[in-house]
Amino acid sequence: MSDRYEPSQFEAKWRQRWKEAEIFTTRTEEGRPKFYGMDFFPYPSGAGLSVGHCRNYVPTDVICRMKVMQGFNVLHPMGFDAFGLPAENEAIKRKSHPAPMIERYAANYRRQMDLIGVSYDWSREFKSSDPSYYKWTQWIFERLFERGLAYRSMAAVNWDPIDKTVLADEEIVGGRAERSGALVEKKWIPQWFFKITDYAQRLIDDLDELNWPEGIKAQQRNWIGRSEGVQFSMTVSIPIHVPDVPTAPDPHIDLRSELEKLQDEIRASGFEPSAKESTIQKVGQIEQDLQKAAGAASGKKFDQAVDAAHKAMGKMSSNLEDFELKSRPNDFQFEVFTTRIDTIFGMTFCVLAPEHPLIDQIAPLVAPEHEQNIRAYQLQAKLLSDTDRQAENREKTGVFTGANAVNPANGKSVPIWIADYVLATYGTGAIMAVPGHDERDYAFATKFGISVIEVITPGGAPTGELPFVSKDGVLVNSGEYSGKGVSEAQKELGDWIERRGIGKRKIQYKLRDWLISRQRYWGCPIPIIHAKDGEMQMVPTDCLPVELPQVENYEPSGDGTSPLAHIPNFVNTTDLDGRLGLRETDTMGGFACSSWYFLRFCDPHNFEKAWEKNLVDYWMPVDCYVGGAEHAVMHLLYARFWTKVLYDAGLVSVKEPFSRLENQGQVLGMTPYRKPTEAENLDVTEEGILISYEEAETLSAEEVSWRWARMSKSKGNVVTPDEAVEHFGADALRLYLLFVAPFNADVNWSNDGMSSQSRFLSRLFKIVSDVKSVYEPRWHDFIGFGEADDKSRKIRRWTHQTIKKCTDDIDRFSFNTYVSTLMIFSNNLSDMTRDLTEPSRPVQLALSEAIDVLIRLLSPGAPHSADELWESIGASGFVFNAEWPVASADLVAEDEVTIAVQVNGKLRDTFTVSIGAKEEDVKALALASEKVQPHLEGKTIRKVIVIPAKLVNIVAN
RNA sequence: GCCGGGGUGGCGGAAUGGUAGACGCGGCGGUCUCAAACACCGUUGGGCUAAAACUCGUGCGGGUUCGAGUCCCGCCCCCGGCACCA
Repeated sequence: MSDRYEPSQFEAKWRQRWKEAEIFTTRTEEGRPKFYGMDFFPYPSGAGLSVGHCRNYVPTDVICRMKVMQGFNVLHPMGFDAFGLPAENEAIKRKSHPAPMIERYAANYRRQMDLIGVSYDWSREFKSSDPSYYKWTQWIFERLFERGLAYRSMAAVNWDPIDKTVLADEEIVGGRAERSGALVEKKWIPQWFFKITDYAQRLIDDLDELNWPEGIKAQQRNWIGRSEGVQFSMTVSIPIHVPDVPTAPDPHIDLRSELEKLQDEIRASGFEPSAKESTIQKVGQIEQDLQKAAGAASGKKFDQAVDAAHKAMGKMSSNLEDFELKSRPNDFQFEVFTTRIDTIFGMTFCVLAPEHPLIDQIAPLVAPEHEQNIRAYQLQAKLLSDTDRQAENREKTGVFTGANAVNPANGKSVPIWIADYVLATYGTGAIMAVPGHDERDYAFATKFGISVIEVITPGGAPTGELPFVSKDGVLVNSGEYSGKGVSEAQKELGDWIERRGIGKRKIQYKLRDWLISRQRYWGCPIPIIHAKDGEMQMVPTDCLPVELPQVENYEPSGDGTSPLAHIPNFVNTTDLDGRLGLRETDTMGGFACSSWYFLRFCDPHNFEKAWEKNLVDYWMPVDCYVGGAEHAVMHLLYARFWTKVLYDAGLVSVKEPFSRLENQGQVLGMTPYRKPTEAENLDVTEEGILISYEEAETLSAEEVSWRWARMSKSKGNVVTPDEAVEHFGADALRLYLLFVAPFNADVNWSNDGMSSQSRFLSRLFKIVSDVKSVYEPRWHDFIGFGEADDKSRKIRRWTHQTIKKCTDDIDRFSFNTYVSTLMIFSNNLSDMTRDLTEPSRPVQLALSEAIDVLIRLLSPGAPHSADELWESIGASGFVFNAEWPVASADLVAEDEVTIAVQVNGKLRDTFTVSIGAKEEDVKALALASEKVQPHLEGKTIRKVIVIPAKLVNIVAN
């Protein structure tokens, strides 16, 4: 064996031996605990793996390898997420069929995974596109269908015009399709949904018990978006149209306010037909009053005012007549949802989403100019894309409907507006607007001159200063609720609304049902037959899978139907009763396939059923699930949902699939950009124009700006494991990936880092080679029995401290400190072994133990080197099958400790004492310290704090 | 704006409330070499120093504590996610 790390000499050899000995095959032995460690199901892309992928796979491999050595039954599987858009698009681009293409890509992935020595049990591999797998995806679909959790319905859905299919809400980011980048259009077509909303509450509640990154849990909570509030109904009133009336110059008679008073009275009458008579009388009375006033006053201007008022009155009266003939406004109601029922007295208007169904009912009844405004606004809203509508800081728009609604809390009438800042898809699509205490309503009210009422103040007295920002405090201007605190008022108003039967408390979620159907070929067919009478029938289990037909052309049609719809042999079938029927032609989105693969790994070759329950019960949940953070609200939410459904159906015994989740950081590659020339100024990102490494070479340093960007084929900045292994070796790559940064931190990749790992490994080879001549293979039989000496004690302490630290570090995913602990150990050992001549027997034994342990601890991180070293010291088999060392608490403990001496918390001296030193002695030594004395001069010692085996702090002033 | 995670040398980063900067990269000095590369050895937070001593130092301002990178309060900045969700 060489005394240097020369990967080309042995790494391939060991990989071959591992394969031949099938050491990675999952073992289940009685009486052992289990450990299920898994990486996210990758989609095999033509680009192959980058070192970024390896940053996911290597750490999982390290923890799984350690668990095996610790005596766990370990399940560490790998498979491929082969169905779905990316594969199909790639196949279309390459003018090939996705099935053989995916085969090739997956084989290449596997080759690369093997190249870096990951210990997957390949005997359990499958692809989600294997009929033997998707048969059971269909079977699970049917279990959802049976339970009413898979349904087909018309909906305005996200249509991706590039990929020519609909997509789930989770796949849309900022109005664009996450994958294709296309601006999403709304399309009104029948689609399949999974009723994930039924599980919204449980999906929130059960997050608490999961050992997941806080950020992911928060993203899921936020996506599900639970809010508690009150939903209540509002009654519509369509008031008499009042034209503008000039204000009279006589302060005693304000025409405008008289008219408004009249309106209020009309409203208060509740529009009862019987009130019409008295209302008309009142109008007459006001007319008389006005005439009197006119008589008393003089001047032409006032006469004009009265004339105008008369005209207004006339119009009012005639409108009143119309009104009774045209409508029965009591029939019109709409529901609003609010989380702030305590602000109900601050409601000064209501807003309906432009798509709200009530609008079509009231539009014909309001004054003609309002109806026109409504129609124009609705049209505008329809034409506006989602992105434009949701553009940042967009100015509020809206129109008054001409109709009013009655605030149930105080009977006051408020105008109903329509505005697109209210979303039709959330809550009831209508709100009570409280501009006093809601920013959006405030912006709207200010723009359209709607009044603002302050109903909450921090102190109890209105501040009068707009805008009112208080969210918490005491109610004012709120009738009998004035003076109450916010939470008290919320409770009482909620009770009051429920008592009156106007509405009830409600929990509202942002989450919407999971849109699962896709109008694409390369996916799992939905196993449903549409019978002639419209009935939807499940394909019986023994007829599953409904296989994808082999076809030449599978391009998406783009007309909203699946390519399968154009294949008569597929579409035409018979239903359960033997009558002609039509197959469902949509396929399931890829996320359905990846929502249960972790169950299949427990029993991957079962042809009778999806899984044997006791096998799933044994392995589940996944103890450690590792992958990127980008799946926070997609795969990770869907998989949790399916698991819960299967739990409810009694098919699995866990409510949650992944008890621990870890997200690896991204690996960023150096990416060259250049400044655009003047002609190119349009359509350039702020980084500049992406260029190739070759082009960068031809340009001067000033012309190129290098940036760190996620490795991707399109950016040309990918570093592959193949090149890294070729130049530095698989173990150097593995250790570098572990060491370079904390596991979840992003990394700026540089190949230089691997050479330092190569040096480290060479140092280990050197140490082992130096110690080999004195290595005692039976150290275990002798160590601890004879006399120890200082040197041997020191070595054994290092050894056992290293065992403890490495074990803890791997368990808590602190792989960078795991590697650095091995480095410290090896630095210490090489200092010790540099001039190794005739060691004492205790030192010989201690060094033998140290070398043995070092190799075992190294093995998860650098398995090839570990086996090579293992063999060189005459051990047999593989380190993988050896036991993980256990630290002895006695040996870990120091026999001497350094005591820090502080004066008023500042370090002044250190000294060493034996571990058992008495507190008084330590204290005396500290006080006697020469370095401490000057700092105590002229001061009185107030207190001396002694922390055993740590420090002494002298408090003096 | 809201939610989550962060802010420590030239850089990546260590540090159960107890000696800040482990380990590594880079730098500097040296050994080897005709020389360079490799490798190895030593050194390396700033200030002041010949050196020691001293002093400053974990984004900023307060606080708790004998003692704070770590805990509490108020800010600033960076990264990620969501975003007119009533």
